[in-house]
Amino acid sequence: MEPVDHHIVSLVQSSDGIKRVVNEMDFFADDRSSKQHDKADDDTGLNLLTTNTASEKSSVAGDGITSSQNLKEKQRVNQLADVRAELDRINAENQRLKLTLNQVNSNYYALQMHLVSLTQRHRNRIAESSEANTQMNRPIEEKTHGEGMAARQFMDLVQTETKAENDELSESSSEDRCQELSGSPGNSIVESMERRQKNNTSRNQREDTPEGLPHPAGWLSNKGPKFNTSKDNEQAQQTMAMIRKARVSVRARSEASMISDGCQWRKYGQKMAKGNPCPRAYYRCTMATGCPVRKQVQRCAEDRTILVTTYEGNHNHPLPPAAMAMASTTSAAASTLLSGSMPSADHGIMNSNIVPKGMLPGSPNLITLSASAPFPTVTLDLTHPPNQRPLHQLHPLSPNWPHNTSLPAHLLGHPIYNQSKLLGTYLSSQGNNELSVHLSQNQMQGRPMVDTAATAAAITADPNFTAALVAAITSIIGNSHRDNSGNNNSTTSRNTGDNST
DNA sequence: CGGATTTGACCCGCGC
DNA sequence: GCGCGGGTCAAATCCG
Repeated sequence: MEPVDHHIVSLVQSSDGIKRVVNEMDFFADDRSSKQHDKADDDTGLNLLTTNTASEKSSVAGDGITSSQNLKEKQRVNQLADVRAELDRINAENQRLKLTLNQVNSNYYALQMHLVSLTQRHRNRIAESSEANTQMNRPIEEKTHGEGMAARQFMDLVQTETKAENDELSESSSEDRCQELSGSPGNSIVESMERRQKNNTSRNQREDTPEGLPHPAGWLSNKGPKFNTSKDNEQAQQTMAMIRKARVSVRARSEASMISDGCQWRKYGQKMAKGNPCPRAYYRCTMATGCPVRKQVQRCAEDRTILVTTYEGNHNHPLPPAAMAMASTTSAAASTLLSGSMPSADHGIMNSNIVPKGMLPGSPNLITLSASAPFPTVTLDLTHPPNQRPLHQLHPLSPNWPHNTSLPAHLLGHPIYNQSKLLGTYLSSQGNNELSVHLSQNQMQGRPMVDTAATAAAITADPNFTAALVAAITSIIGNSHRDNSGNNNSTTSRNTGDNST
């Protein structure tokens, strides 16, 4: 009954004088209006009644043009208030749905990454068992190639490590396993080796004593091949350095000084890098004491809106859900470089650019091979919106698609696993250390990247990403293998590395 | 006051 | 051997 009473009062007031009615209409003009707005919002019955009795008002209070106009304006204001209230409600609901969606996406991709990691480990185990058989027949020929032997040793180390973790029998890796299972899928190989390496090299490197040198043979003695010569040790040290230095670089557009990836970072340095007026910042993960993960953040010299974040190392602690997707993506890429992907001939030692930048038709920057990168690096470029990406030009069905028949169709359907395998294939065949792949980015078009974790996970699950990766890698393999005795085994990762000379 | 950031110094690898 | 550049350390400083 209160709305009705209020409405009657309003009518009486409207007939009393203009001023009173104007005050009621002036909802948003000043501070006073807010209270009245609240009153109108709180009392929705009033609005409904007002609307319903509009004709009544015009007939009952139709003793003047002014009051009639006032009533109409009041009616419009009420409707406006209704619309605004509805808009607010919808916006709030929209935000809530967005949050829910992000959360679901994050959880979904984290689970997907974990599944991919487990699948890859399963494959590694299978490959390792077959590798063990072939390895029995191989040592003599490998001794004829020093560099190849080092790479072979590296592969053996990786696989041995993988086996140890998979079998869950190694005492020394129990901690690694635990940590991996608790939060860092896909990291096991790099993580465990890196921590062992770090124990030997973190501070001793500066002391420059024989004891300070890493001792790969020491912890390898029980698992991997023996390093009997100083040359072997040196090669093993180089290999270990590469393991430690494997990197994943993410290029993303962001106005912020650092993209949010779910982890906590502490800045420990900043340097002016040559060739870039923007300083490079060095961060270290502080989510756990002793976490070896570091990252470098630097703006692109050509485009200051692009933020280049380079991750190095693997977390030794459980990750929050927000960080899981990003960490899984980057570590999957990093482990791709190292698990079954190391080239045998030059195993990452940079030589000439086999495939120069921009070699792919219609995709000038799809593939970047850098001879300057001192460490194995995978660069994920998240800066290209879908309408600018060269992806469609390399779609498997397009005329530019290289080696159509060499790639099974199912390879395009699996997001990470195949990316990893194909990356491994490519790197094995090329011996190049840096591969830059421009990814599709449906989700992030037209806005700065803030939630990189979710985005990275999303794009890696994007079939277009897979297609781009497959296209790029297959193209490279196809081009290089024309000069490489036609041994094009592009869908198997480890054997390709063995085949190179 | 404790943690984070800044910044100059130092170390190390690499090329000449 | 020397210089250069990248990476890291650690004291000083800032900030909540």
